[in-house]
Amino acid sequence: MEIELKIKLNDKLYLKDPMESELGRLIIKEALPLLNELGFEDFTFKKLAFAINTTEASVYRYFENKHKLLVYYHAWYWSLMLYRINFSLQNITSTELKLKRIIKLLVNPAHAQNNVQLLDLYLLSKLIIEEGSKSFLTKNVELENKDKLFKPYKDICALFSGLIKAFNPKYKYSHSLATTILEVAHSHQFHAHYLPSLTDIKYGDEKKLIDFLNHILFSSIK
Amino acid sequence: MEIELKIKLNDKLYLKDPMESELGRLIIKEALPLLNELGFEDFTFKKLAFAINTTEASVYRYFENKHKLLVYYHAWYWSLMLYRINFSLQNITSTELKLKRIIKLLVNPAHAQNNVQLLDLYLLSKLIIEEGSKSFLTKNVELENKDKLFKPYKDICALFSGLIKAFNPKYKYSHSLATTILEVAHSHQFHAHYLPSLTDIKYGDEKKLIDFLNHILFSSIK
DNA sequence: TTTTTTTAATAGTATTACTATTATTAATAA
DNA sequence: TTATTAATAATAGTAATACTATTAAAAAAA
Repeated sequence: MEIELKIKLNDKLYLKDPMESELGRLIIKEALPLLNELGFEDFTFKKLAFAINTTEASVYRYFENKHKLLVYYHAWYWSLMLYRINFSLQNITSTELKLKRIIKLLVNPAHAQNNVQLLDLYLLSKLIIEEGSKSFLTKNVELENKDKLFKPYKDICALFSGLIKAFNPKYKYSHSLATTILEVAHSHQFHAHYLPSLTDIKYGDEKKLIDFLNHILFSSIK
Repeated sequence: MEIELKIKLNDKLYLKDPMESELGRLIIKEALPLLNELGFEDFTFKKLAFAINTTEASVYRYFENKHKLLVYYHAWYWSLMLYRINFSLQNITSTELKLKRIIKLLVNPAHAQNNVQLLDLYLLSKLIIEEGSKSFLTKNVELENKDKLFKPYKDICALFSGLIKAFNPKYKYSHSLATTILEVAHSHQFHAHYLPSLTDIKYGDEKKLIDFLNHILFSSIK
């Protein structure tokens, strides 16, 4: 017997659920490396269609536009992260240890189980690090937020924030600090790679980034 | 006698210096409210040209594309910020006070002197908060970084980092922490406005944001 | 087997992101 | 002052992008 992890995503992310058809799954599978290769700006549905031997119009039947496709990956990534966080927190009682575990997962999501379902987790995490914030940095934030498209990300923030509160009930900035940790975990991987003078962390030095995140977190709440 | 503050920007930001002609200055002046109104994605040179009664091709004589125009504003913003930081730090000897002053300026750049030159500082700061990170979140980061297009931002990071080192010479993460403060100063204004559940700071509550930034900074380095 | 429904391809359009060329204006030299 | 040259901007395009309406084919249901 095989157990398959299936993530159910908000149906406002797509026009037609890509998980429910062969072509849909092919789109999800092949758009990821193409997005990584070309970057969000140069990526088009036409190029994707060519890569998977279908037509542009067929891709448009699944996703309203490429922005929605990015938000889809964003939701997927953070949903998976939440699942893995919950998994990794099983049977741990120490709040401090829980917080540390989450930080480790945030920095190194591809560790342990490598490929989940049809997606390469390394590519997914790379995409979210490099393009993820474009999911909400648009004039549609408010509308898309109302449609709960960012719920997975916000759920993780809420979980983290709750643990901070549990660690130090008097702490005033639990949500802000949680978001800060989430953001910095990604932005400093980007900086380390492309704008190294902005950080002390060397590209690929996950240990040091984890140390830095633990340090700003626990300096603040202890 | 009047003293005019003129910021000299890296000439790789443009094809033809917009400050050197009437049309160029008009482009810089009117693109700012239009970018804010439409957002970066929906903004086009054609719409801008229409707004200032010229042609698309004329705009293209000044800027290679709209991305370079955004990077131009980015460089302008951080150059101006650096100037104002240096100004505001005059005659202050306490490193702690210096750091606090910078944080105040980062959160509230439009305070005190309102309109600088032909640009509305409120709109400029809003643009950089909402679209600024798109300046470097592209496949061209490395090339544009080589051309020193992000130098003003990196200079501020270096200045801040130096003050952290002065405050606590043993501190290992001065660059990372400096960048973190810079990023959070902006991102949490965005969150407060559009994704309020991600932060404890209410939109417009600059005092609280300043307090949070001071708190994570000094908890870490004290 | 026929009908209905689902799915995908064809063939478009309006807009975007540019560029080559021409016209106009301004500056300089004869 | 006029002619020449240089700087600047407008005209008129093109290729690519971001879609959509319609038709065709395949699958499912009656």
